[in-house]
Amino acid sequence: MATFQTLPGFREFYPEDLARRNHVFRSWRQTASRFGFSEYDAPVLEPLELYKAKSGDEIEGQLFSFTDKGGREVALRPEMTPTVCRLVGARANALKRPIKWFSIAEFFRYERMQKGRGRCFYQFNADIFGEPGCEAEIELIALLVQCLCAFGLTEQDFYVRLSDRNLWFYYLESLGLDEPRVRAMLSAVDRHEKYGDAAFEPYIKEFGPLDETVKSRVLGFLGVKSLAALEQVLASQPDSRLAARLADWRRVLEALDAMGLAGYVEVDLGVVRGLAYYTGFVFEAFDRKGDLRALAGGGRYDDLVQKLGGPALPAVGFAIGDMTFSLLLEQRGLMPKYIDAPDVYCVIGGANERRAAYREIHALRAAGFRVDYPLRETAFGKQFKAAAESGAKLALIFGSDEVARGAAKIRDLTQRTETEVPREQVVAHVRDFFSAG
RNA sequence: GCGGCCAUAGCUCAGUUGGUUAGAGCACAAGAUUGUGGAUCUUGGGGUCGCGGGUUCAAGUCCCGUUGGCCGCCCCA
Repeated sequence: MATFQTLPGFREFYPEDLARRNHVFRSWRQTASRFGFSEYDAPVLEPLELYKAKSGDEIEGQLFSFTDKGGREVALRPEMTPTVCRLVGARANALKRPIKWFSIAEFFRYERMQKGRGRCFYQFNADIFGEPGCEAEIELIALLVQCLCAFGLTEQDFYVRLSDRNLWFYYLESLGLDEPRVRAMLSAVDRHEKYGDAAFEPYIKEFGPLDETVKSRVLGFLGVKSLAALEQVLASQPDSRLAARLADWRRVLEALDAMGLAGYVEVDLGVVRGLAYYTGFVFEAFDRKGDLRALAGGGRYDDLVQKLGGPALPAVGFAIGDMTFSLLLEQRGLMPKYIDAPDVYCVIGGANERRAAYREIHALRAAGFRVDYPLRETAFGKQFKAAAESGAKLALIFGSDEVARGAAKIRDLTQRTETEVPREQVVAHVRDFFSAG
């Protein structure tokens, strides 16, 4: 038994685990790149103040924070948003618009562990800066959906719930609530799904009994699950700001429908996300079966860049966490078995054949193929077994007969067929095999 | 920060009212096997029974503490 343990909530990645992680990251990276997003990275350790400025002093309890040897208060990053706001804010005037950035990075939160949540985790973050129009939301929601679909997940597996804090704000103001009451009410709306009417208790405690008309209006609004229902509720509420928001909603939903993504997106005003800094559309992705925590979440945060010391710059972003997402892939059987499989596994007779095989092994590797072979002399039966277990598509056989003829056999391990080719043609044959798919 | 359950081999677990030298399957390794597939058989390596203390003639087993894990609450950027 090892004397030292990993710190609670931290993870170690043995090769198989890292292969799975890399598989996920590779796909996210490729998808983001196809959507025209550029990758960035930044320090893991940041001034504690960066997070306090965004989230308030209470946040410190959830951080890995300490004082460094220079007396600086620092924290391991618990999220990317403040960091990316600083990066963008610092060069806002020099960056080409639109600013479409993404990152894949590790984060740390001092929290109790639970299913799908640890003290360290990775997130894919994607953000668009400088675009006030809802085309930014369209682009990001499409990216979010494709980041999940790229693994074979479908609309049977997950969906994105779309809501709008602006709409809520305007609606509650039209009901006569002032800003402190609106904020308290949004908090109640956020908790209503879980606690029912008990979610209003904090509001009642702070502001007194809840007007029944207001309550029924809020419950009605909270139950809106479609554009048609939204239009109907707002029809009785003439307000120019609400009408403008409704036009944005139509644009977003029409665009996503045009992309063929309508089946992934559901209007759901019951989602508001607790975070006070969101200023417009907010969205969260969930497992359809619903036994996992949220897969991803995001929204518009138009004031945050300025609040963190940058220029006024509208922004929208979302993040996907690796833990819940990997759980979902495993549950759906979508995590491939062979990720690090070689293309070619060599079967080698004896010392003489090994000397001959080295040339082709290296030539294939130099040509870009993943090639493996046994380091020690091993019985043929075992080598074929090892070849099959490795997940290789081809076995390259160097027996004494073949080597004597200046040839090698290429065995298709799936079809169980073999062809003998002159050794100088091995690379070309392997290339043909893989380019033919 | 709070509550419930749990801890025996790399993994999944068995282990009798407390009783001799702690077991199985899987995995790993060697052989059967000197040229063709995830098989079979044989054999092998692997354990401070999480850690510390207590009760006892005797503790993997009972008690206390501690550390870690799972699940839930709070929180979830």
